[in-house]
Amino acid sequence: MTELPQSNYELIMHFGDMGSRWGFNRTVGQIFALLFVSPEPIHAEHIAATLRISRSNVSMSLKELQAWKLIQIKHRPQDRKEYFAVAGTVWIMAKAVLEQRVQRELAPTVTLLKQHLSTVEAEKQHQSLREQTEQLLTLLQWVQQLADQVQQLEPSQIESFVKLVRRVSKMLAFKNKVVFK
Amino acid sequence: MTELPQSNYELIMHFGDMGSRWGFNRTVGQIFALLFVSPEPIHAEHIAATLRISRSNVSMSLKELQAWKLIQIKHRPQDRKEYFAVAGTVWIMAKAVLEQRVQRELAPTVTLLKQHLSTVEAEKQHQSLREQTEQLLTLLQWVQQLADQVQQLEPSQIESFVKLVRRVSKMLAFKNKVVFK
DNA sequence: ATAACATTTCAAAAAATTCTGAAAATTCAG
DNA sequence: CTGAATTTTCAGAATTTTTTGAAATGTTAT
Repeated sequence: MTELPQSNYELIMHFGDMGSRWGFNRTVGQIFALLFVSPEPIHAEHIAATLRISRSNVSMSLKELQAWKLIQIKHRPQDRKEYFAVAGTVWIMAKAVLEQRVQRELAPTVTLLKQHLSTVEAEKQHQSLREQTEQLLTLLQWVQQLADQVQQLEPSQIESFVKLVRRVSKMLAFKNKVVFK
Repeated sequence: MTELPQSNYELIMHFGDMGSRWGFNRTVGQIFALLFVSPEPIHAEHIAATLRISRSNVSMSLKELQAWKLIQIKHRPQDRKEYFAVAGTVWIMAKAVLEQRVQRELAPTVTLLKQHLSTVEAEKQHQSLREQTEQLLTLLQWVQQLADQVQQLEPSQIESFVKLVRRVSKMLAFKNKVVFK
């Protein structure tokens, strides 16, 4: 129940270490990685034993992963336990992460900046602060919109999307050269 | 030296609260926000007094903001102190954040996954794990590339870029409908 | 070189976050 | 309904991260 190939172990520890940079904690990262490398859905006891963490920690971390929509619960006939597996393909999970992060990292600030700009009369601030604040808000909203667009894509379309953006970007770079050089 | 308009105060506290979600800590977020709303460059003592934090904390946090390339040091004639201001326009700072976050959040995992895939012989893993791992690596590298493209853009081009991506995305959504419905 | 001013370092304190164990709640077969 | 199996909750313990104060280091005018 506890034997893990060395290569998987490294991956799991890495996801644990990166966890906090990705917006969750060590255990959540490790559990996600464990589910990622597991060929079959596994249950909470199994996770606790493999990662040597408490059953209660597993319970809370699984809740967190569910909030991120990164895992799904599976049931087996004749078995009361809940088994867990990653939520789907890499692309499905990536979309979930994107959605959550926009929600957690951008949305609150967008709300605040909107409110800020509508509350504070323009005359009370120096010109450039107001302009910079408006630019920041605009930029954050653009990112939100881009994220929304990306969410719409089907798995089969991501590659085309990446390539098209690459072309768009090249085009703009070229325009730039022609105009300014 | 310590009086702050209420609206700026709210903004600063918000940036403090969001700090940890953005990859730095409360103080770093607050200092950045303070510099953002300050019409003039300010010095470390001023920051400490305004935010009521220790001088040493200010020193370390300013170092951190410099590592993020989010601030710049200004000098005044006849004055030994260092004055600080945000690094430039919103777009310049956004590019700095994007660069840092790709570096901190994606690069280490890309390295690990590459190494993982080249080390572990294909036969030793179940087929689908290898495929999923490859997909994850590919996706992370796409994000890196997109970030690189975006970094190249001049301020004047961002809006065109956003609009073009919007069109690209709409186009793909339409293709999808035609093919599958 | 010195002294006054300024910044940085770092060990330890404070604060925040994560983890645990015990108890409570839930689920479901009989 | 009972009780065994399983999951969840949550107060306090453990750990990690952040902040501080004191000392060290660095800088510049005289």
